[in-house]
Amino acid sequence: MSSNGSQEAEFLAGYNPAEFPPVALTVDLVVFAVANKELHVALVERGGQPFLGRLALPGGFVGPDEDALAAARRELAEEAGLDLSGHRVAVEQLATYSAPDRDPRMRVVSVAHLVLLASDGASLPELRAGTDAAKAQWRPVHALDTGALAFDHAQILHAGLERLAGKMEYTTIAAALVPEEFTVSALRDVYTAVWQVELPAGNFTRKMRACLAPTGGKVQAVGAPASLFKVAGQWILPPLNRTKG
Amino acid sequence: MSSNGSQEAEFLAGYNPAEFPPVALTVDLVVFAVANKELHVALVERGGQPFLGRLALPGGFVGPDEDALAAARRELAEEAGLDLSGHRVAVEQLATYSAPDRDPRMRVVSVAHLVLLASDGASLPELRAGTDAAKAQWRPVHALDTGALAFDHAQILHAGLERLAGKMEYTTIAAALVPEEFTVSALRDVYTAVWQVELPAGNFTRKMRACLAPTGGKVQAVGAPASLFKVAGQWILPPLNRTKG
DNA sequence: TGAATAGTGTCTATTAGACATTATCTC
DNA sequence: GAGATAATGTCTAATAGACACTATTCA
Repeated sequence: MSSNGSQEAEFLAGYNPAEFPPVALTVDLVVFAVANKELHVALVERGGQPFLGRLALPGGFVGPDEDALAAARRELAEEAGLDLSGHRVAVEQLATYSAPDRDPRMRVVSVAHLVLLASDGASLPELRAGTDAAKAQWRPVHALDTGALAFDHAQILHAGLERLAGKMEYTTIAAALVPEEFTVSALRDVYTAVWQVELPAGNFTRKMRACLAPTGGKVQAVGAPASLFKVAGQWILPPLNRTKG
Repeated sequence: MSSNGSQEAEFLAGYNPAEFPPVALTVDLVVFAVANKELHVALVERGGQPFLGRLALPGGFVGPDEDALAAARRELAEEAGLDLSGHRVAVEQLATYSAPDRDPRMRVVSVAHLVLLASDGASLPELRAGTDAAKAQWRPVHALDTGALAFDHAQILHAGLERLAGKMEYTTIAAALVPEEFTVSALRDVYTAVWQVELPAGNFTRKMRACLAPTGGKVQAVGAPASLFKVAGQWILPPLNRTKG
């Protein structure tokens, strides 16, 4: 029923801002890192209503000249206070949350992102105080009371965890949580942290070898020296099995 | 550095609509159905600038009282003219496209959805003329010149196809493209249509049986009578392989 | 009768999973 | 030396993939 005799484009011909009001667009970040075989997520404490004092995912508004991915990277520095130049960072879009009442004050549609930070497995990336007031803090994911999170962030966190755990079955995404050069056991620790399962070391090494390339380097700890590897392929074929050992 | 002494919430304390202008929120639909072992996508012809006369994905604005999924279902009826009550429909969120210049006229952020319509394999669901001017039409996906699509819809279509093809490896999502009760060969035709590969019938049947349940019914065509099945499980374990036969 | 299809059976190469073994290092 | 770890080797049960075979139907 569009009567578009003007040069007004068809796509916007039926656009009535009163009928379809614009929305505030934000990003929410599910930032993961591994330390001590435990998966941690970066959270900020809310300084105002609603959900005063509750923990929330870091996030912020999308600017007029950036897409959601760029906003996620910017907020990673501003909200979580992360030195992007000093860390290996992997960001991918997770899902968009658009329930009309997800923020009680106004309509806010949020594009959630999954952020993976590389760490040495012993310490977590430092979250410096950024430009925003609330400093981010690391919390162990599997010990977290997700019901206490603000807004629909428990749902978003769950989606992020499930995305990570699922993709670890058939891709080398776990390598985004360790340095560029890593030992097989460091990679296995990531699986242990995310899946909450101890994988047999021997079989894990044999299976992973297909998508890893040795760098020639060695690392000394207790026990035999471990070889360093880089990622050589994106896919784990056939996939690992999360449910079995 | 927020000085929030008022009851103004922290989350919106830094919200400056001039700095972070609201965006128009839309949904774009990648609607798939299978007929004659070919995968088809529903497209609409644009009636105005820009991209006048070019094909585009159906879509529309998200209303103030609905989330993106609800908007997708509504637009499915309005824009594609689909009788939702008369078809099995599966809708899932695909990804959000937010490049600032993806629409040359104004900022439009679109939450793309993947829509799967069940069909008998011979005919496509009828796309009646809906409330919108342009009637949707079916186009075979693999013969389509995606470069001719409007906006970033080629990218969205590609993402939809890849999502579908990928999930068909490890889930029974292909069953969303056939009636509730179906033969194994009808399901295999879906795989042929999407993956563009002929799967060996015998092995396919044996493998699929694990996640299907016979309904007791039989169907007669040429050849031996085929049993009817329903989906009994969400997962294909271990996954099918898209690259090999 | 012949062609087409459904469903099952068979065989083999592969490999996941379990477990053992050897080598190398720290304490 | 004791303990821990890395990396490889071994064995078996399971199965993917290839293919044959039988039964059942339509033309």
